[in-house]
Amino acid sequence: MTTNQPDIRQQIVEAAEQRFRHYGYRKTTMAEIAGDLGMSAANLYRYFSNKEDIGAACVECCFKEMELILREVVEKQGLSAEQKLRQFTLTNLDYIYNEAINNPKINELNEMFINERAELLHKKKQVIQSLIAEILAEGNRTGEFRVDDLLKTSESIAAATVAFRFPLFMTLFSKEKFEQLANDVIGLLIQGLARRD
Amino acid sequence: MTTNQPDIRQQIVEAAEQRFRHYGYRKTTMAEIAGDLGMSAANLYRYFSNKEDIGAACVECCFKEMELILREVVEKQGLSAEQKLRQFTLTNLDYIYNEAINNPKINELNEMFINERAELLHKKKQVIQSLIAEILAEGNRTGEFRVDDLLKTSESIAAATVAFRFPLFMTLFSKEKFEQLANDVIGLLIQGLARRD
DNA sequence: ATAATGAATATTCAATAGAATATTCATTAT
DNA sequence: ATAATGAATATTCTATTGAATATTCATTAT
Repeated sequence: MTTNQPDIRQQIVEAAEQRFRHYGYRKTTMAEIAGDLGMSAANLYRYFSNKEDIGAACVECCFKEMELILREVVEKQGLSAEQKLRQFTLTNLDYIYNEAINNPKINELNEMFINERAELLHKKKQVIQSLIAEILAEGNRTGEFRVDDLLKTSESIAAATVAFRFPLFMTLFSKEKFEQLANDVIGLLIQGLARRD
Repeated sequence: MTTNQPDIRQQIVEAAEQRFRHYGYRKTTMAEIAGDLGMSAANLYRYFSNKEDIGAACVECCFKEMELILREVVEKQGLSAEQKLRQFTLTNLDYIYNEAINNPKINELNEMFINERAELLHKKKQVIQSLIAEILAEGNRTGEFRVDDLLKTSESIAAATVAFRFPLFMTLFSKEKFEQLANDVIGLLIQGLARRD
């Protein structure tokens, strides 16, 4: 890996993703990925230092797609901060749920790399957290919320909603039940338990 | 498996747990478990229908131990409901964290069976939830909380604190950081985000 | 120079066979 | 009867080895 042409790197990731989606990570060979792009397997090593790194790049790429969709929610006009927080969580849940069903191979790839590479889990967490922070900041601006420590609070919300972002828990309930639960958790985070008089 | 002498069943589970703790589930043989109790391997099948069921019984047994410790917190005198909710979550986190470090083999056993047997995950969830419900009910009695739907709310709190009960996430932070985070999440659940005037 | 390759080497995968272990069962002991 | 066993059978691990694949590198192309 001596070069850095982002264009070719991106092409490689896309070709690999297609293969991974259909046949899975293990059943896909470097030769196949290279073949799809009309190059030799050896040449892939000019752009990635090994197959694992291509896998990890795919995982990041998949996550970026989800990030785009979530960002749309954050930037949507005409929603209150509370509505955004709800929709953010539900959109996230929906995406994970559908991905797990429609793209099991990609889902497996994701789980594989997230269990190995802590930095991926961390990066994901950071992005989610900063999107939540944006929603909170807006809530503060509109007077809906009164959050003093944005960073701390967004981290807490990210932690409290982690169940809705992890396939592992998806087996516990139906999607509808899960959506209900997500809604309830958001409600609690917004209103709290404490008595108000 | 034709008999039901709980005494011998319990002895088997305990002998198995010792073996599993030292050598792991796979490296432990039925003959060894039986040998430790001075019986033949064949005789184990009078009490359990197979090795997996012994493993599952161990997992349940481990969980019951944790349940006892958590129940102590719930029943402790002189703590407010809020304090109990905090201590409950922190005790839980602590227990999982230490278990993961001090008994990796048992931890592995737990993860193994929880990924396979949904009913174990479900049972665990139920117990946690009902303990939380007890805390909430007390909060209602003392006027600290005003929770109308105990079941729904305890389910929400269980979901919101799941990160502090799963070894997977333990890699993300140090124990101290995690405790801080747990504290913050509980704070949010109690106070909520919404502006109060 | 950078980009790419084919051939050489290192590593991983898959099939197999033999050993170890789980499970069953006919029989014995209490 | 229930409890337990040893021996028989079924299943699951564990090496092993050849094949497939990943990775390196010396060389060629641009």
